[in-house]
Amino acid sequence: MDPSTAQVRDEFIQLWSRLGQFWGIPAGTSRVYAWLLSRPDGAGSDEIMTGLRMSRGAVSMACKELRDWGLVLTLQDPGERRARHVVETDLATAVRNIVQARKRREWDPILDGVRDWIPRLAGDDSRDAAALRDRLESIEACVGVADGMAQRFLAGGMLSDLGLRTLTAAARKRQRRKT
Amino acid sequence: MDPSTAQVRDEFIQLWSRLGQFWGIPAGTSRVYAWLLSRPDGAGSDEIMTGLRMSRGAVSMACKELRDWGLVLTLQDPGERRARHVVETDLATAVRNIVQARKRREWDPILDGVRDWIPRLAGDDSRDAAALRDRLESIEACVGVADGMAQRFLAGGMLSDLGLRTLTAAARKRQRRKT
DNA sequence: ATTTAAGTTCAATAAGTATTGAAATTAAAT
DNA sequence: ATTTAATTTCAATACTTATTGAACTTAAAT
Repeated sequence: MDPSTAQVRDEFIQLWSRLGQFWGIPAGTSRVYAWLLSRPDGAGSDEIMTGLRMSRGAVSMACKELRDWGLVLTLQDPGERRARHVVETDLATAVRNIVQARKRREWDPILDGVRDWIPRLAGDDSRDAAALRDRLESIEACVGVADGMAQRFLAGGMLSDLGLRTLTAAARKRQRRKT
Repeated sequence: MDPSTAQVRDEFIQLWSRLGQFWGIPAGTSRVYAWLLSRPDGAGSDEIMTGLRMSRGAVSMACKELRDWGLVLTLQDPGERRARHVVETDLATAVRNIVQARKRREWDPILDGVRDWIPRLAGDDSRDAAALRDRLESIEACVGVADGMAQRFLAGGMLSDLGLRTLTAAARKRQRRKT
């Protein structure tokens, strides 16, 4: 590989894993993802191991995590022993997967909790209870709006809604170039 | 405090700190934030210490972090020795602060990186370089759209744009009740 | 000016996570 | 059926990150 390309790839991997930590993503997982993004046709576990100098187990774990997020597909080519890990290249799908996973893990428990708690505060007319109730109501409203947006998005119509035409246009351009 | 209210508060604090971890927020910081949300007029450091059984240092750190996010204000009442930590109750402001902080920490470095890297790949016409370039371009488009949305939001007009009328209506309702 | 009551910082330590490496599992090839 | 190659799992370990507690700083009260 052209050394300057390799340099770009390395910087990209490093930034990507640093930013991943803000989202609670383990460094190794982000590194595998960034490294796979730099490969045209995905890679087998061994290549990832040597490419990133990680143990077999760590690679296996990272790929499992990425599969859970819907960002990587692990394909078994027929008549082929080793699996190929490839990134989900359709960006709209990748974003949808992330939104869906985060919604399930993060917002749904809040909404469930808040809707359970607010009625339980009804009997208490102290200032403390009133403050807590008010703020739980704010959270419910806020998360409820986010949830509605997420659901509309997941239902499929939102890319264009939000001016993501730019994005889909770029994807089409890329597609044309490929053919 | 009504024991059932205290129970709700404790469950809330626990869930909030668990979810905060998904966002890379230290458990102690989330706990302090949730606890402050349950207080009508904020609290001094000592109250937080005893309320959450944390050390003075940990409370100081957590409050500093929350200040950095713009979620808590630490007020010095005149002629008063101890500071009062109060939550930013205007939800629109709180959300704006979070968006702004995350944009600065997370998206801006990506955009900077990508815009630096893509030209540096121009000289290399290998398949690998092409794959990396394509995917960096996708990321640029995607983050660029998000960035545009964030900037519009920060400029102030977006609450209504996105159907957050629900939210602002709830805030107004709360405001009326208070007066 | 001194004392006292807070708040902040930071080195040491505790707690929590990720990574390793080896054992167990799965499945293709002979 | 046995061997071989690859993957997954998991207990032990390494590493990272948060918390503590004591020293330091700041500022109000006497």
